[in-house]
Amino acid sequence: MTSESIENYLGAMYRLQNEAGEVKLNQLADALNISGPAVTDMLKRLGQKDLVVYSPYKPVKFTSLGEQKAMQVIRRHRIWEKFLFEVVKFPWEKVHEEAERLEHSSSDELINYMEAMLDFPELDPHGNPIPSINGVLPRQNAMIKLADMNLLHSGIISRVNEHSQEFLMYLMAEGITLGKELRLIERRNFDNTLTITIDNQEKQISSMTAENIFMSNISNGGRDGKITE
Amino acid sequence: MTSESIENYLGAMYRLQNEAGEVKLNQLADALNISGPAVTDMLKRLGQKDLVVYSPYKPVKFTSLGEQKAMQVIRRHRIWEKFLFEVVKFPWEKVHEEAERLEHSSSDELINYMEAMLDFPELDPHGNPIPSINGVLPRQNAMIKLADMNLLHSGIISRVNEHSQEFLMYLMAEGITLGKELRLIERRNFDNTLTITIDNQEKQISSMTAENIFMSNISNGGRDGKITE
DNA sequence: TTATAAAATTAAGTAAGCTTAAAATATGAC
DNA sequence: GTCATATTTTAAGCTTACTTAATTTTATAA
Ligand SMILES: [Mn+2]
Ligand SMILES: [Mn+2]
Ligand SMILES: [Mn+2]
Ligand SMILES: [Mn+2]
Repeated sequence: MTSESIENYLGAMYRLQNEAGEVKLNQLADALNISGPAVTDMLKRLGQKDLVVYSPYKPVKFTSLGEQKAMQVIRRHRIWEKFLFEVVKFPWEKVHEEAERLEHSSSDELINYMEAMLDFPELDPHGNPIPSINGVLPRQNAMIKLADMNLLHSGIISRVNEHSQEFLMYLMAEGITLGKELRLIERRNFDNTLTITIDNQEKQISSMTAENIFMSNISNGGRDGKITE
Repeated sequence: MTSESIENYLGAMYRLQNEAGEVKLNQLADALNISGPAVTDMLKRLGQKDLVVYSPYKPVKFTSLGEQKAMQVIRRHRIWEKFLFEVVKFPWEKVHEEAERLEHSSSDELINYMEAMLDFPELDPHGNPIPSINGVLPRQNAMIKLADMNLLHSGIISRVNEHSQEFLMYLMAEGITLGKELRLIERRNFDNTLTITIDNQEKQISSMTAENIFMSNISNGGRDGKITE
């Protein structure tokens, strides 16, 4: 009914939807690393299966059936990531890639077993929320991009929005990991490079990096614990 | 390089090779639940990839490359089965089906992680040997089919050769599980139905069932521990 | 050995999911 | 509003992995 390819389209659509609010075919092609015509082609087919609403030259939308299916793909992906990380002790930077394939090859029953074994986790190892079996997302803390944080504010690193091995290994090497506190010291004007402190060390962070790190529990100045976001 | 479909051909070929000594296209079609022409078609392609030696109207054979690849598929399958059974506590009768898909979707690195976590098991939950990372099978106890056992001999149930849920659930319901001792009491002549004792109970076993159960540590009569097979 | 049955192949066709090249449409800078 | 650019679609074609129907080859048994 839904092939591996279709599931990847649905998953990518879901992520784009979440980031950009709408899904342009171009971005889909980019995310899936395939040509534009292939995307048009597939979306027409997804339209026929009532998974998306496709009309020419317009951003594509989920039907409610499609959104449900997408949620299930996301759920399987994130439970696999959590499972590989917590149970198998597979390296943090590699679980995404592995889950990208396993998400298509496991029964719902197996996913539910793993979820129970993990005691129904709310977050995957990158800080993304895990939909329940009914497709409901757990309530999340308010978050803002590190790139958008105000000067001299601090917060907790809570999510990364890019799962490439290279990026994640860079973060680990720099000690920029989930759960740590981080304070924004300075923003260089012409290229938005940030200076931060983490573990009492100053570090420079490129704007691209800062675009992919999300912070929660923002507090102004860091003198007290007042939460402003 | 090797698609899911190709891997299933290689896996099925391996099993047939092991059971029957040679692989007829017909049997492959049967095992994979596809038509004869599809098998001919694929085997020609596998020939071009130097995975098998194909010549028309003859049983097909592995090349050494093909055998290696098949071994790796078998290895992934059996490690998954063992992992699901031991770690996830997934039901015995369902691990085969799940592994049949997962075997195509996991990196070698993940397989090796799971294998280490399981402390390098030699057998999967159905009693099949697990090839090492180098494709070497562990030494196995001598086994014979329950169907071929001599009257009044007993032995240990050590392997089942059919992994369908229906069959495995039947065995569990009857208490016929790996590791138990079983003695052959009687063989009815006209249909080879067997009478056995297991757990001090008499049971009737169809010949088809007996064809799919393998015994080790055969001892004659059961009076003493002398091993004859 | 010859008829019959079983096994395998050839032929023709299909659907999914891709590709590149060319054409159409939309966007957005001035 | 026009024009250049970016986005999307159409067109044509390819590979993989299947199907059924018809034919050929091999195996078996009287
Ligand atoms: Mn991921
Ligand atoms: Mn995927
Ligand atoms: Mn199995
Ligand atoms: Mn398989």
